[in-house]
Amino acid sequence: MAASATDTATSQMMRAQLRLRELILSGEFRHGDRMSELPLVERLGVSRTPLRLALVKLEHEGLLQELPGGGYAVREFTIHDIAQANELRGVLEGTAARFAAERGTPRRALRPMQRVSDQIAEVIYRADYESFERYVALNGRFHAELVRLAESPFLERALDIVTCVPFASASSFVLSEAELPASREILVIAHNQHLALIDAIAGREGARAENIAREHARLALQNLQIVLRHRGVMARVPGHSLTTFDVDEG
Amino acid sequence: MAASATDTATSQMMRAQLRLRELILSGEFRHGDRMSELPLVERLGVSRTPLRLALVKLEHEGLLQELPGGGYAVREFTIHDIAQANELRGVLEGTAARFAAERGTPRRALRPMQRVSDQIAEVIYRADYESFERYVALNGRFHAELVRLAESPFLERALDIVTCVPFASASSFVLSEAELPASREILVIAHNQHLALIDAIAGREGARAENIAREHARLALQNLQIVLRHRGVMARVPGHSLTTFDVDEG
DNA sequence: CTAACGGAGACTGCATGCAACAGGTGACCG
DNA sequence: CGGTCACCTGTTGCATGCAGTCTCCGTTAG
Repeated sequence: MAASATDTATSQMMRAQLRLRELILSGEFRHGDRMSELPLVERLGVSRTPLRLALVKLEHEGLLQELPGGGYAVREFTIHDIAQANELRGVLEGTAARFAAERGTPRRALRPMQRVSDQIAEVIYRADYESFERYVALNGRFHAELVRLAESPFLERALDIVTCVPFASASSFVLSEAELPASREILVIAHNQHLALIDAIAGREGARAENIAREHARLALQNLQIVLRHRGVMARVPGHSLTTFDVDEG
Repeated sequence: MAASATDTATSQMMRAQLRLRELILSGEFRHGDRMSELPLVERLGVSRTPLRLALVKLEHEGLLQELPGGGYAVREFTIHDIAQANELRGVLEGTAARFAAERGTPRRALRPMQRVSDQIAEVIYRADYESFERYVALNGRFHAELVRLAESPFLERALDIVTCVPFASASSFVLSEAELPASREILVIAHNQHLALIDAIAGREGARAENIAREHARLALQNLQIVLRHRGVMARVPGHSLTTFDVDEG
């Protein structure tokens, strides 16, 4: 109960939403499973009312889908969905970068982003697992900073929808790759793109910033390809159980 | 109560959501107004439980914002928000067009879109109000068709968030412009862009399709500039009361 | 042996009661 | 006369009871 997401001082609905999302992505349920309320009430320790609100929110996020007869079920994610969600993330983050560049974000406002980037530079050359964890956190901060610079609440909202899709968030696979050889190279490439992104925004090069961010997002798909070849690693990726990778048909 | 959105045979929550959105956009509330539940219960004829669910959904959509002390208030939309939401719509519809083009959408699948476009061609040269109404409906169908072609549920979801912003939807101002001289020209331009869009998708020209759709969305912003110079017209645009057009500062 | 019908169980959607919290107002004290 | 404290009202968040509906299984008739 220390560093968990189960922080009190928040509403029951929030607790239910966070915990339920965590449960779903951790593979506790199979896709298509009905999310019956009463079992969840027992499990999450909240009443039906806030649980129901959380279900509505998760449905809106796209993790759940409404059933015809009422109620919700865990949504299924095909490789096609994931690819498009990830591409969409690139589009949105690219737009954020373009907005920031076109507005003429002053150097001063770019300082936090630069600082995160510097910290990333320190960890990508270490091979220990702790450094990977630290990278994930820093990478998340970098992307959050990018969205903040766009100053567009709707963009932020749209990104919320996309990034909760399993495998489509910024650093989905990094942790799982800690043991794979290709991982460090990818981190180096990603860091280089971060630097280019900062440079483009500072130079008010909107189109360049947009394209860099798009390409940057596609790294996650490259990672997916890599991880798919190592099923053992795959099993530890959050949300893997929600996906159907029918690669044989393609 | 005949052709209203208050169709029964749907859940109370749906009814509350639709009716409430309608109320908000019709200017029934000022931005910043607290959406107290009990008065709304009386007004909408639904109980607190489904009303509350509708509030959560509308907050997620962005029409409402959470208050620090709990509860919700009508969100305010600045000209800045609207411009960015509209630009974002262009980005997303552009992505939809690109997806459709890159996938190689067959001619046959483009047929419905083509048909809508043909119907639009018939109405844009008439000046009566009924034709404008018909145009709005057809234009909506055209854009819905475009999103359908993308076959990306998350893209659809992201667009839902953007298009519910007042003035950022595809044909926000058309009806209000029925009486303005510039209106017909804009319809002609829009129709031409529709044709180009179909051509680009059919020819698998992804980048072209994306750029056309982006520019196409910017027409709505041009419309906003025009309408802003005619306050009398402005007052009849749905959602106008939620906005603050402090143009003097810019 | 199969198919259809009836009943029971479960689940959801909805309504309402209760408690806690915030905000505002009035009275009292300095 | 001003400031502060206490009370009161309004509102939200939560819990739970109730009714409608859907499904599944068992039984019975053909």
